[in-house]
Order: sequence, then structure tokens, then C-alpha cells
Amino acid sequence: MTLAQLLEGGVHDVAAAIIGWTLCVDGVGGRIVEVEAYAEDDPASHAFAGPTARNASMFGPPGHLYVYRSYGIHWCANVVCERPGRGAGVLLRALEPTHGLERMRLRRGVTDDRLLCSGPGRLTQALGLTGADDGADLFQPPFELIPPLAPAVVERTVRLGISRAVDQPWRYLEAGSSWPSRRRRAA
DNA sequence: CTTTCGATGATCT
DNA sequence: GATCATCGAAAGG
Repeated sequence: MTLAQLLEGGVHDVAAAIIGWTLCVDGVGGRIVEVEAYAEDDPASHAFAGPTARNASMFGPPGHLYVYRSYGIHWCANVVCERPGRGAGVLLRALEPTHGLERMRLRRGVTDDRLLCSGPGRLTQALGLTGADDGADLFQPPFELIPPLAPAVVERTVRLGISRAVDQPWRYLEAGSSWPSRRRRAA
């Protein structure tokens, strides 16, 4: 099954399967190690109340980006999933930096590589993604998606930073990754 | 180490 | 007017 076919499927299947893929923009990026799924009937999703000017690209074709402004300051990027009209997406929350490290350090203004892509706002800044990329097709340059050498081992937790549907385990991470947006807290 | 809080503006009620 | 799929600095232990 190709990635394009996969992206037409359910957003939770996509979230699990996209872990381990490498996303690059103009040769800069890394391995996807953390995402969150936002489904059509999900109270925490921007698409929950139906199409608006902001979330229009979530209802567009899968494999495109939905980029929105967060807290008036940051950009956050989703991979649109399911068929056009469905309104589902996978929020990119963390990458393991692998390509163009120096470029990312400059954009982020940090020297600690753990702070390059470990968070949805950090990730977009490191890759240079902004509202101008809303609706962009990930299967066209400057974007590049590279499959993992072997399927990633994926684990789930509750999503972060939301106030609705807080108990749903719809945050997907590569097990054992040392690049998540937040470290596991002590039990 | 952990918790709190300000920034900053679009979006929606 | 309130909320917000965040981040980083500051304050507290």
C-alpha cells in the first residue's frame, strides 16, 4: 500500500503508520516520532464544528498540509487525512532531526538539538513552515516523504494541550524515541 | 528539579 | 469577550 492510499484511510491508522517516516522541506527535516490524531467527530478537533475559513484545508485532499496560527505566535502543521470533505488530520508534534541540522539551528536560534523539532511550534519553525504552506501538497517539491527502513514500534498516550476529549489516547509516539515533545513523567 | 505566567492575535460566540 | 492542538522565561523548592 502506498502512502497516498494510506492517507485516504482512517486518521488513527494514518497516525500510527506515519510514525517513522521522514519529512523534509527543501532538504531540511527529520523522522516523524510524535503525532496526534484529530478526527472528524472529535470535540478537540478544529474540524469538529464543520468547515470554516481557517480549517478549510482539513476538508481538502489528503496528503496536503493544514497549517494554522497557534496562540497568535506559533504555527502548527497537520497532515490532512481521509477523503476530501471528511475534515481529519494528524498534527505533527515532533521530529528526530536528521537532515539540515545547521539550517534548523539557525532558524530556531538554539544550539541544543533536542529543542529543534520537539514540539509542534518548534517543528514548524525549524522546517520554515508558515501559513503560506497551508494547503500545500506534500507529494510535490519542496516536500519529501521517505519511508522507514522498518516499521516503527508505536505507543499511544493522551493528547497534550487540549481541554476537550482529554482522555482519548490519540497521541502516537515511536516507542523509545528520545525526541518527543515532552519526556515521560515519573510514574 | 517543578510550576507559573506572559506574549500575542486569529477565531468563534 | 473568551478561548486557544504553544513556548520560553521566571519564580519557587
